[in-house]
Amino acid sequence: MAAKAKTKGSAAGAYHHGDLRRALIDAARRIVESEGAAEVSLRAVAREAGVSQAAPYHHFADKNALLAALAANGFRDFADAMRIQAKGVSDPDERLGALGVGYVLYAAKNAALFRLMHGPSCESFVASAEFKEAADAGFALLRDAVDACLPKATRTQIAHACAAAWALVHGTAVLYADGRLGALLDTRNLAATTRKLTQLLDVRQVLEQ
Amino acid sequence: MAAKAKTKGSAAGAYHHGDLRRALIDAARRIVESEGAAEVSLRAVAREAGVSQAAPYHHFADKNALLAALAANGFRDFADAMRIQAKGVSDPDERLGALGVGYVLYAAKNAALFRLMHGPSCESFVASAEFKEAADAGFALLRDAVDACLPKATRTQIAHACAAAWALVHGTAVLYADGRLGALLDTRNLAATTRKLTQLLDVRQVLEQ
DNA sequence: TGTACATCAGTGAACGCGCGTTCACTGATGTAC
DNA sequence: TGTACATCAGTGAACGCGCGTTCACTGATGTAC
Repeated sequence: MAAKAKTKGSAAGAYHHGDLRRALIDAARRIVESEGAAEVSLRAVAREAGVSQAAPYHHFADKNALLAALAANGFRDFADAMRIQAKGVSDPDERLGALGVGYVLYAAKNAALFRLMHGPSCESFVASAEFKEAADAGFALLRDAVDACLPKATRTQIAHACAAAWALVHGTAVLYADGRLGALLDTRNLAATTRKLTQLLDVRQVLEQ
Repeated sequence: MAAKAKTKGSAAGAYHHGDLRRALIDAARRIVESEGAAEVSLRAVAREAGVSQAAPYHHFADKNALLAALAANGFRDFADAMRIQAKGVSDPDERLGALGVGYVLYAAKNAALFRLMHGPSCESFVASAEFKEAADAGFALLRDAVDACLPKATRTQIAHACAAAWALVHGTAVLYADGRLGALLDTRNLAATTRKLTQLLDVRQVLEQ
């Protein structure tokens, strides 16, 4: 649909845009990354997309809906990034490590968006199905990997191992994005650093608890 | 100074407040916790403190300065909370665990403030000496505890162990505050849960790297 | 102890701004006949 | 193939709002004499 319309819409000065919804999300993303989440206003997004300030209302009910779509989009990209990082890695421990690296690298490369995805502005649309589904996909990757590492563990043990792995990797991502990790150690090779940190976590220890 | 002036100032309808600076920070804190960081405007803070909207300018250069003071204040309380949690615990591992629990419990009890302390609004005043000092104090507690656990480690190894401990505990705090940890496992006894998660981290493993 | 005065910490009105959202509109598109 | 028309996706002007900040002011405080 979008592509078809785009053939006409992409011409300069075209009245109809073709895929404004997508363009607005992209514009919002650009603003988030370059100016910070606080600067994302519906008007600024419209401006960035080269469209009148009322135009977004034909594609989103309100500002929140745009943010929700942006965040959901981010979560999809995020899960993709993790999948790509772990592609072809079948050894359970290696796979868990690779997913962690994907997690942190994505957050590092898209710091402001990552923040928005987990920020308080999200609380209002956590309920939205699109958002929830996208947000859960990334976590499911982690959970399955932890699962594979602990074939004999109970449900509760898996949950704990999962939580620890998630927290470690999430904390690393957040602290790096805030510049605090960089103040503590050399993060020029962030993937290697992440790997070192995650190696300190012994997920199998959960079997002793 | 404050207390002296307060004797008069605390009378209802007093023209001079006595310790408005402190009162404004408290008001801001109340708003952060009850309404969220987005609702903290200088005008709202003045309103909450029962004072005219121009009054804060006698105590803070601008909105940012108030936020910086609020965050610095938060970091001081935060370090205190950790200290109290670890008070009298001298066994290195136990102490590190206790500090972690203090870290997470504080973040859980003051979720919105904790978010603000690490939020993007802080980036603008990380340079401020008061803020930096307060923010570093909490971290120093962690570092010293890790240090005590690893008497034979190199500087780099300590840094890595520190980073991992910090990330794990920070991630736990953030994920809990976002309600995500609660969706994964039972967090009714948050201290116990935190303890379980941190026990999966083997800081001594860093000696093998 | 009393008084003049400088200083401090408030007040209230006003400024300009960007925001979210609504509205009546209009140009472009696609479909029924 | 051509035309009338419904629908869709834009426009631009306007609304009311709360915000950060400034200003001239005034009441309270404390100090010098």
